[in-house]
Amino acid sequence: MATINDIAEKLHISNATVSRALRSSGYVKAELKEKIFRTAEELGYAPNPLAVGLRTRRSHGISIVLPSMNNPVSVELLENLEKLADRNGYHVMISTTDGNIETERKYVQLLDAGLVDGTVLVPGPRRSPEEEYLQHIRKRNIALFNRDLAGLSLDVVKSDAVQAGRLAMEHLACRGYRRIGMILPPLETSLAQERLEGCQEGADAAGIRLEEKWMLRARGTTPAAGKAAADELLSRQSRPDGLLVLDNILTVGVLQALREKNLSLPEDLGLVSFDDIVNGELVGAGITYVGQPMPQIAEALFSLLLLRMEGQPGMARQSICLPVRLIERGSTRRL
Amino acid sequence: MATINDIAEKLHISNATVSRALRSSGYVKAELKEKIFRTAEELGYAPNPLAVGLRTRRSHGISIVLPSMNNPVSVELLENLEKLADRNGYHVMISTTDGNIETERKYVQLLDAGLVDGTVLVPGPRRSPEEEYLQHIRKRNIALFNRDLAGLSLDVVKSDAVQAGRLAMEHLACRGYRRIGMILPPLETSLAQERLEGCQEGADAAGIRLEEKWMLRARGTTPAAGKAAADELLSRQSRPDGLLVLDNILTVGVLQALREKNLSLPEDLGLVSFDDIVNGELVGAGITYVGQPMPQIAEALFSLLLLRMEGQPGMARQSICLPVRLIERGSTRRL
DNA sequence: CTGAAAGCGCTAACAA
DNA sequence: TTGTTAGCGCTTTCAG
Repeated sequence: MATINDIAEKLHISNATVSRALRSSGYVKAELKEKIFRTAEELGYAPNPLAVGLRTRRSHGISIVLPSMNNPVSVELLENLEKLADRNGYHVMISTTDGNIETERKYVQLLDAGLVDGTVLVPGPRRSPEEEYLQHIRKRNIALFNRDLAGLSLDVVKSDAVQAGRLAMEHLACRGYRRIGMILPPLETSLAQERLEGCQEGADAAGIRLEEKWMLRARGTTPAAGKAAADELLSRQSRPDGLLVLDNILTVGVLQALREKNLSLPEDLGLVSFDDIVNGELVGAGITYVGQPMPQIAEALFSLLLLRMEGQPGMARQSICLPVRLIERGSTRRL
Repeated sequence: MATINDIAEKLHISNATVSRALRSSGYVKAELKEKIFRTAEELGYAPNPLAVGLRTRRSHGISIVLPSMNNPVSVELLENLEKLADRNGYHVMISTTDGNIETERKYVQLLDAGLVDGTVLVPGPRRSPEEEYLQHIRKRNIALFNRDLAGLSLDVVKSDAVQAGRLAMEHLACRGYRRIGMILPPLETSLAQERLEGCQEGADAAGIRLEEKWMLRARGTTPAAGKAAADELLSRQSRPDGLLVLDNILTVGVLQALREKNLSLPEDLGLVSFDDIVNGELVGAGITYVGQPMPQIAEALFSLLLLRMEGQPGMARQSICLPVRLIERGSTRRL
């Protein structure tokens, strides 16, 4: 590749002048400037991002670090962030951690290493506070999605998980469901806990008593785990008439279970999923769900990052919470 | 961040020695080496990838450039590649082009700029040969997925699209379907063309005549386009009894159309999709499809790239074609 | 308005 | 076995 030195040499000028011209920083005579641009074109010049980055300490890259991409929500996040990044002159690095905190740390550290200028992080579950490596990351250009990590002073953008729980429960309640069952993910994340909290609030408000025996905790966040939980719940003699599934990946498994047992929605059971499943409108009569505003979430995450990367330093930590919406489809009965 | 110079200074040795020790290249006394590692640890040293890259011309990054992520096949590709990359010490940059060739060029050029060492490219449609920028890319560490770009001498990994067509058609034929309809994507890519070719072969072999009137070209590769095409096809007085949908995104739209028209699979129509749709097993009686071996494809793509990036130069261009499989679910009738 | 020079952090000849 | 030196490509004072 041609370098600015090649251009300088060819034009018998100094590389400093070339640099100034190409970046329109500092003075350089219009005439010369044009000549420089022409030869740059001729030689097929493109700046070396590594050199620029080394010198300026800005890489114009962001990274997205998340547990996995097997969730449509993650993919949507990714898609939206990528578009925003591109539009703002940033490229994006992506890394999946599979819930492994060591991997997570490895990639978040690339921030300090200078490979990227900012990071959108969806933290995996923490087993103990000691594992928390984030406090040792110097560069604080990190925005978290949907997880609150206490006392870390990082920007957070989340959707209102408590509201989501309330909405879902209210919906079941006002559709006449009274015996409510729940399939829960492992409650390791604040997200899951808040959803549950919201459900409880909603139940209280509607005068519904949630039976412990109908609240099943899945062993993991996989379709298989969801199916296992649903299998158990649905093989009981006494069954709920409405079901809340607090994680869309679990929902997939629950639907498999229902299909095997020849139960249909909403005839045999009402169901509300937290987050949509892909093609949810095509499954049975359509899956009713509480959905997050992913484009807005991505926008908020990126703006915060951008402020940290390009704005004033010392900006106070921000926490943004966006409202969710219940999308009614056919898995709950109509009024 | 601490640098090797900080370590060198603290230990009153030269940075070269530190470098050698840390990278275990060249000689350095075991004792000293250990001391170096200890202080590196103490100081929280991490190498600056930009500096390393600038010096060595190796970034240890690959990029994945594709039209979009709204296809589960793309996402699977991404997931698999990311795992392979991580396992081999590479990080991955992702960019979606939205079919825009300028964007595509911009990101592929990062190869020459040195930001990444290799690129997996899913080219968008080309309107004319003049737009073909790829010949001007100097660094040939590019592996294409499922698109053959003639005369470019780039590695290609594809699944056998012709076989896919044959399999799908044979399946319909041997299930007794005779009046075969097809929903086609715009035939801008070799992939679509080869699938169609395979269908024709399969039809010939089975003694089925494909009626032009039942072959509809969708205007785009979106669910909406698929729905529109299906709407038109299915509102005819004379209808096919078996339907081949040559693109899974179109399949989603076709299924919407069927649902609106209250047609069910396989009672009213047999359907085979090219590539699965997400949660395809949950839609109706399940969607029968011809699927690509994405993990193997990703592996092949990454190995080729790795050979180019780390192996001997001058390796001849490779073209790998992997077999597809038909997965029978419920959208075609059983024997 | 332009150039000389220093240096970002690291590696790699070469010398000692 | 270690150090010296040069330089990857670029930006940025500082002088002129």
